[in-house]
Amino acid sequence: MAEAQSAAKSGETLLYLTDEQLRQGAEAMFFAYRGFTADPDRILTGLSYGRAHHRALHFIHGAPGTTVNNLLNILGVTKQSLNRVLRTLIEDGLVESKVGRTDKRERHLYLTEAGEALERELSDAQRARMRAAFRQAGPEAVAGFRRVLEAMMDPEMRRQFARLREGRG
Amino acid sequence: MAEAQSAAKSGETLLYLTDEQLRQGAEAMFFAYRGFTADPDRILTGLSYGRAHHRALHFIHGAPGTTVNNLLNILGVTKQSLNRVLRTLIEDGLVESKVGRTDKRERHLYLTEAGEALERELSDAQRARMRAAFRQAGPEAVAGFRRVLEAMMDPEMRRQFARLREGRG
DNA sequence: CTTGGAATGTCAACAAGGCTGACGTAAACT
DNA sequence: AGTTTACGTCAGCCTTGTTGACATTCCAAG
Repeated sequence: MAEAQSAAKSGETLLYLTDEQLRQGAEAMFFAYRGFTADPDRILTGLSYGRAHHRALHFIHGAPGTTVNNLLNILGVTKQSLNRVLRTLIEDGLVESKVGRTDKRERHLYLTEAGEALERELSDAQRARMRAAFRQAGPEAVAGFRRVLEAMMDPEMRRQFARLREGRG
Repeated sequence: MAEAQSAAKSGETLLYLTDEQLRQGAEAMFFAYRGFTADPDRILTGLSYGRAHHRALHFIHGAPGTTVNNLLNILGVTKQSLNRVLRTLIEDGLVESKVGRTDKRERHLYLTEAGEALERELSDAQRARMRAAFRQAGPEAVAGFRRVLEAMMDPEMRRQFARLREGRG
């Protein structure tokens, strides 16, 4: 049985993908994701924070003034789940929540100085590893990496991703 | 603007990586991993199983007869955590645990017929998405994807990964 | 041969962080 | 005025990670 073949974009790009190749891809994804989160996780343990806090800080940093609802869509969790995390961050003075001017139902979220500091610490740790990996693999590999990751997202998430990318140039 | 330039593999590999590029890489990783696990997760909800069960089934399938300790090293969790998952799988007749012949302390793990069936179902779902992503991105992108992921792993995990790959050809 | 430690695996209890459901409040919309 | 939207919160559940205590088995030193 011819398992996987396609003519891709141009011409006859036949692409045979064995189950074994796909298994290896899946395992690579698993191990790499562990590495990807390992450094910030290490920093967070002992601060009574977890990966969920990192994610919130990351996306608030990237889109200051975003609303709770917006963050919910990006993170793909329930508001109860997000709220627990957000509450502790606000209590600890890392995140500020401002009532919306035009729509007073909305809360706009911003990082405080302390929040920015922690976000930077976490992201720096994560970026150091990514930078090393990108350098080691080379620019063409990085382009391929990005292409595959985008193709692997849910379409909805791909739109979110594109929107975030545009929003920051 | 030439953001990332290099002389590729040989020679002067100059590679400028802005923080913004690295942020995008991190976000791509986050969204893609969600997509990567979405399909098997959907199957598992309602079966009182979770992602941890999938991982156990996956690696037992790939290395039949492996010991609990071995699995521990691959999965990177505590033995207590793994044991809970393993116990339910054994109770439900998906995994068989045989006392070691030479060393009776060890338990060798095998998938039963039912275990193989569920593993196949989960992996098929995951592979379908990966296959689509790989096809869409093209073979060169896939090669780059693999290179970056390997570079992103902890060295210890990279060794594990290589060992698994060899073990299956 | 015995004994003490190391290795392997099991049981119990707890915490983080997902989830659903229900409810309340304030603001906006129609 | 009534409905919908955005947000917060309480209560309770599940999965899956953690540490601590314990049983069994093996092995090596005395």
